[in-house]
Amino acid sequence: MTEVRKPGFSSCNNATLRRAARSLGRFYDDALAPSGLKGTQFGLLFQIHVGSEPTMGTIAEALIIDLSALGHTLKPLIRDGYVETFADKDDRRVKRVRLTPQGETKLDEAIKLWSVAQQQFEDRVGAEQAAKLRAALDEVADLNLEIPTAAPSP
Amino acid sequence: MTEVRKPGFSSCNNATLRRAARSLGRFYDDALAPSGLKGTQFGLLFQIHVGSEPTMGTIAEALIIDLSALGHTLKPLIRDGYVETFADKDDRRVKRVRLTPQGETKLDEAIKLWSVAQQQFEDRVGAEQAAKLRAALDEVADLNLEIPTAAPSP
DNA sequence: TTCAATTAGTGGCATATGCCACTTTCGGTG
DNA sequence: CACCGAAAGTGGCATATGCCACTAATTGAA
Repeated sequence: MTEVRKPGFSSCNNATLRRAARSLGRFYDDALAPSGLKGTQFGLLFQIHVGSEPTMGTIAEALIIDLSALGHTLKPLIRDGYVETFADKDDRRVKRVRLTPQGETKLDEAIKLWSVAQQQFEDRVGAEQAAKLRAALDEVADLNLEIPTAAPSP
Repeated sequence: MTEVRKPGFSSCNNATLRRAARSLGRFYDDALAPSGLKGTQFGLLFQIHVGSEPTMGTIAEALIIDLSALGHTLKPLIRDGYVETFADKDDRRVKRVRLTPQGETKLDEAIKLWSVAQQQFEDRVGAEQAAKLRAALDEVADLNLEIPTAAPSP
């Protein structure tokens, strides 16, 4: 049979996901542009905002982002005065994070801009559909997939 | 009801998408690690492979990636000898891309690794479900959303 | 043919993410 | 209490992406 040998690139779940992320990312970034924040920064500020002075580790786990990557991403936000960190009272290894007053203000400003993009997206795909997509994505994100280690009998 | 009130950060389509992308990205990256390629590079090599000596612009459009970003991403692949570029015969502004023999070899090697991850993913979520998710993501990616320009009546 | 407008890429700069090696703290043990 | 191994971050290095300004090559008038 003259079957297609190459497994259609578009069949790669990872590539498809990244492609969509780039596309949607630019849309949200454009919407947030007036605030000077990127979509990622907005999401991070929000996460910090809803948390109770969360620790780096807590945030990293919630967003499924590498701890060191979180540290890097946090830097510009600290530099711009939106976020501040402080050592945990009981465990000095732990660093807690919180928004500064300016951070809260900036977040409020950004939420207004975000809403426009969010609304427009939902208008296009339907709130119902959007919710389903998010649920599916959360499910994927929480699959906790792992490549079987080649190492067998130690 | 003591329901969680948070306007759920998780309601942000963009944040949810990125989170899933980070999660799945690491999985595929781990699978491809033995080849020395990242998921993104694999996808790019594949895209070049299936194209007919595509131009930078063509690839960028297909993957919905910024043209300059594509150029940056291509550099390590060129440096490592997997990809080469050459000027188009009819339009010297256009640069075409193709895999080198080593590139083809590396791609074949990577496809084997990729298959393991891909298969495992589909086993977990179901091939049917995975296909639906990809379709939904492609739909989102191709929405061509735009933030209404503030500029009104010129 | 000559020149303005358009098209395709490049290079610089900045953020986004990851992995790895290393440092500082803790917690548990002998 | 001294010591070892785990836990939480940090810094360095590399790739992933974007935007903007700028260059080179084309195209479409005038």
